[in-house]
Amino acid sequence: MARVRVFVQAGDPISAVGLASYIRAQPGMLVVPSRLPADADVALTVTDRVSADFLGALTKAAQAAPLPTVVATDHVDPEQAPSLHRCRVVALLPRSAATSSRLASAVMEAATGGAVTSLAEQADNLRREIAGPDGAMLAPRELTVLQLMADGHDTPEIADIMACSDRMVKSIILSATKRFNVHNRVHAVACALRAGLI
Amino acid sequence: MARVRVFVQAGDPISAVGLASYIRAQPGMLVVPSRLPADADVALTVTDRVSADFLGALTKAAQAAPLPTVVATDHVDPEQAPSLHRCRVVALLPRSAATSSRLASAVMEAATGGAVTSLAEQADNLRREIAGPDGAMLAPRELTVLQLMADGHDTPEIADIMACSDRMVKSIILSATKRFNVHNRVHAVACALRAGLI
DNA sequence: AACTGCGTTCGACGAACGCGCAACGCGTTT
DNA sequence: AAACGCGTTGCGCGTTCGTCGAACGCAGTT
Repeated sequence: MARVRVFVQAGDPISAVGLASYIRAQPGMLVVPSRLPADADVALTVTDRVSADFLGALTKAAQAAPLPTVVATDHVDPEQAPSLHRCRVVALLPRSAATSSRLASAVMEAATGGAVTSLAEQADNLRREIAGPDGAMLAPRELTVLQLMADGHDTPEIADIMACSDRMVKSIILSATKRFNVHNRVHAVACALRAGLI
Repeated sequence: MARVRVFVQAGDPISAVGLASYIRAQPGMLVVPSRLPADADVALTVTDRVSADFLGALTKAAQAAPLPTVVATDHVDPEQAPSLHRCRVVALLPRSAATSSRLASAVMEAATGGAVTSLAEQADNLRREIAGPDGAMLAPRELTVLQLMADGHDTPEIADIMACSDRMVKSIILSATKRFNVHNRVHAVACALRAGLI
C-alpha cells in the first residue's frame, strides 16, 4: 500500500482540523476530502461520547462508504458497545490523551486490518484509562438504585423491586451521595448519567 | 499591533492542534508556545461545556497570566454565566459551528478590546444557535431549572439563582413533568440528560 | 472468647417535594 | 369595559426525602 488515505470526520470543525493536522503530519498518510469518502482506506472520527446518536450517524456514513473506523472518544455508553462492530469500528482511543503516535498506529493497524483487539476489551481499557481507578467504585446495589431512580421510580417502588425496605434504599442513596460528594439524589443520578455509569 | 499572539488551550490534544491550525492559518496571528502564556495577547480555549470545573481551570490559568479569553463551546451552565467575566472571558463561540472567520474575528476583537457584547447575551445566542429549533420543545426557564437540578441544587437555591419564588420553580418543574409525562424531577433530569438537552 | 471495624438494617424527625386551589397583574380579544 | 388566557405567587396538605443514631451480623485481630 502506497499511502494510507484517511477520511476524517468530527462533530465540530475544530476537532476536524485537529485530526487532519495529525494525519497530515504523518509521512505515510494523507487526508482525503470530505466529499470523497469512497477514496479512503480508513475513517477517523472523534466524539465526546459514543452514544446512540453518534453511532446512528456513523451507520449512515458507513452505508455511503463502508470503511474500517478509528474512534477517538472519552466515553463509550455501555449499551452501545455491542453495536460498535456493526459500524465497522476497529479501534477506540482516549480522546483526552490522543498522542500523535497512538493515533498513527491505530490508523495504520485499521488500514492493514491487523491486530484487531476485542472491542469490548478496548472499551474497558478506555474506561479505565479515562475514569481512572474511581470508575469501579460503585457497588452493584448503588448502580441498581441509580438506574431505577433515573427511570422515575421513587423510594418505595425501588424498595419493592429490590425486595428490601424503604430505609435500606435511602441508606444506599445516602452512602452513595456522601461517597461521591454530591448534594442529593438528583445530583447523583445526573453525575452517574454524565459519567456514563448508567 | 504587529501580530496578535494567541495562547491556545484545550482539554484534549486533538482540539488543541485544531485551534492552533486555525490561528496559524490567519496572516495576522501566531500561536505562542504553551510554556509562555505571558507572551500572549489573547487566550483561546475550547471545551465541551462551561462547567464549574472548566472555569476553575481557567481561573488558575488566569492567575499565571491574565489574558482576555475567547471560549469555543457548545454549552454554558447557567449558574456559571456570572463567573465568566471574572475569568476574563470576553467572547463565546459555538464550538460545533466555529468557522475560521468567526474564530478570527472573535480573537481579533478580544485582542483589541473592542465591541464587547454582554456575556449573558452571548450565552443566550449560543444556546439558541446550538439547540436549534428542537430546543424549542422546552421553554428556556425549564431548561435552566433542569440544568440547575442536575447540578445538585434544590428548590430554594434555584429560586434564588433565577430570582423568583420557590412556588414558581415548583410550577415550572410541575408543568415540565406533566408535559413530558415523567414521574418526578429525578426522572425529568435523567430524560433531559439522555436526550442531550442539557 | 472478647474486641474492633465495617457494612447492613431499621426507627424517627425535620426539611423538602408533589400538587391542587385561589388570587393578582397584564396583555389580548370581543 | 368586560372577558379571557397566561404567567406568577401564595397557602396548605399529604407524601417523600435527607439524615442522624442505634442495633445487628460478620470478617479479622489480639
